[in-house]
Parts: sequence; C-alpha cells; structure tokens
Amino acid sequence: MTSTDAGAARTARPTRQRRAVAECLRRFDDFRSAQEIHDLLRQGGDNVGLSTVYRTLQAMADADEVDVLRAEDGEARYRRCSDTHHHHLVCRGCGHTVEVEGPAVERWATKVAEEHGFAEVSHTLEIFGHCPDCA
Amino acid sequence: MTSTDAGAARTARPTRQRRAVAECLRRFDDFRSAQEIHDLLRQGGDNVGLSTVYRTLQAMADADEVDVLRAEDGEARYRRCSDTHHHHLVCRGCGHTVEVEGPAVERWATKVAEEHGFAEVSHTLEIFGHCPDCA
DNA sequence: GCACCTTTTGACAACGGTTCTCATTCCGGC
DNA sequence: GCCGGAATGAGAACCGTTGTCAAAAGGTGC
Repeated sequence: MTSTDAGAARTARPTRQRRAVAECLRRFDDFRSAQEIHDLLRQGGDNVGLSTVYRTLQAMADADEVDVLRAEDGEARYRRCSDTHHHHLVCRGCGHTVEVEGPAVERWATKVAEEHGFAEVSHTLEIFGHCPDCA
Repeated sequence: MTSTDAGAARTARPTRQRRAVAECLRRFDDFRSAQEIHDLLRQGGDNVGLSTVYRTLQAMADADEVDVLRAEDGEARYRRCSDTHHHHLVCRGCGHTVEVEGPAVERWATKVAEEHGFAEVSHTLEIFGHCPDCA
C-alpha cells in the first residue's frame, strides 16, 4: 500500500512465523483448524501467536495457497493445495483428503447458471465418505 | 423415542412456536439466518425465543425439511426445501435461490468416490453468481 | 553496523453465533 | 381439573474468530 508497490500484497514479509505456518501445512494432506495448527506449532517448539496463525492462514487463503473448508459446526479448516482448480474427496472418519477434478461438472455448473441468467459464477463441491481404511 | 413411536422424531409437538417458524420459512425462497428468522417473527408479533428458533430449525434440518447452508463467515442459513435431492444456485447479491438438479453430477460424484474406495458417499454442491437483477 | 520507518507480532479483550441450563409453561390424555 | 413429560425462554456459558495496541522485528539507506 506504500510507495514502490508492484504486485497486490507486496507487503508480505517472509517472517519466521509465516514460514512456520507454511511448513506445518506442508506436513499434512488433510484439513486442519487454525487452532490445531497453532497447537502443532507450539508442540514443535515454534511459538507463534494464535492471532498470527489466523492472520497468516487468511492471507494464504486470499492468495489461493490453501483451501478452506467449513466443518459442519462452522469451524474453518485449512489445507495446502495445488494451484489448479479442484475439489475434494474427504474421509469423514480420518480426514484423509484426495483432490479430484471434474471438467464435466465445471461445464455443467456454468451451463446451469447461464440458463438462469446468472453471471460471475463460482461454485463449491465437496464429496464426503469413508475411506477404505475407515470403512 | 418414547412408547408408541412410529416415525423418527414422533416426540415433536405441533406447538405455536414451531408452526410460526415453519410458516415464516414458507414466506421466503432464499436462505435466512436463525437470527433473521427470530427478528422476523418478533416483527410479525409472534414472540418466539431465540433458543426455540435454533432448536426448531435444527430439528427441521435433521428431518430434511429445510436446507442448511454455511455463509462464508460460518453462519448457518436456512431455507425450506423440496423433498427431492437437489442443489442450489444462489445469488450473491440478493440471495435469490433456485433449486437445481444434475443427475450426471450425482453419478460423477459417486463414481469418483468409488474409484478411490470411499463408501457411504454424500456430497455438497452449491453454485453462486449474480442473478439477472443484480448483474 | 546503525538509525529509521513500517510491518508484524502477540497477549488479551471483545465479538457474535450457537448451545446449555433450568425454572416455568404448555400440551394432551385421563 | 389434574398429572407427567415435553417444550419454552431468559440469560449465562461456550468457543471460534477478530480487533486492539504497545513492543519487536525486517528492510533500507547510510
């Protein structure tokens, strides 16, 4: 927001805390809540404030570096993600997550929206079930 | 859950409050938060406690009489719904909602889950955009 | 290395939606 | 009318999240 500012959030400094959060996310492939991540960091010796964890995750979500999923109770859960558009197949038991793609579904969603005259369309799609280990 | 119990939640008495909530939902076709419904009832002269509104909506959701959608901030929003499986096309501007069906999508979700060995599959799918009036 | 300026951090308070508690009220049957 | 259990509601409690603000840390130019 200051003088020599090129990109969008160029004001993002690579601090110890931010690196720690990113590193922590890299270690899992399932969704974790902000508080879980906070605890995990604590346990690992990285002392990062809860506010900072929330702020960092939010920033990463805005930058599409993590996926956000709302648990049934409304709690936000985060997970590192690939940069292509995708959806999730999530195990209700252990949380194990698989990224899936469905070009046909994307087209269908767009088509349906257009038929009703909707513009600037986006969508959410998640599949839940019990993975082989939890069944 | 008591003695002569036929259906699921037969312990549901048709009280004034429950009728009022159901009636209120019938008047809209877009998603409303529990607190909005509470306010609406108040304004309409129906004095119903907030706890009761929450309880009633929860019960109706369990009975699949209403759809629940989590807003981005995690707030739960409710809407009366048809009894067939469907998804929603929701306007980000005014909240106007259209129920849509996509048999192909259902099949795709099931197939993807099966390919990964997942069982007891369910899914969520919502489409967002700006309706003709809000575009 | 050393100021200087800004961003970032973190302990804590505040917020807001939701759930819990429990005394009181209501419903339905006898 | 009376009884017993379900339902209600006012308020407290809960809990995830966001705001506050003084202190600490990066980055830059010297």
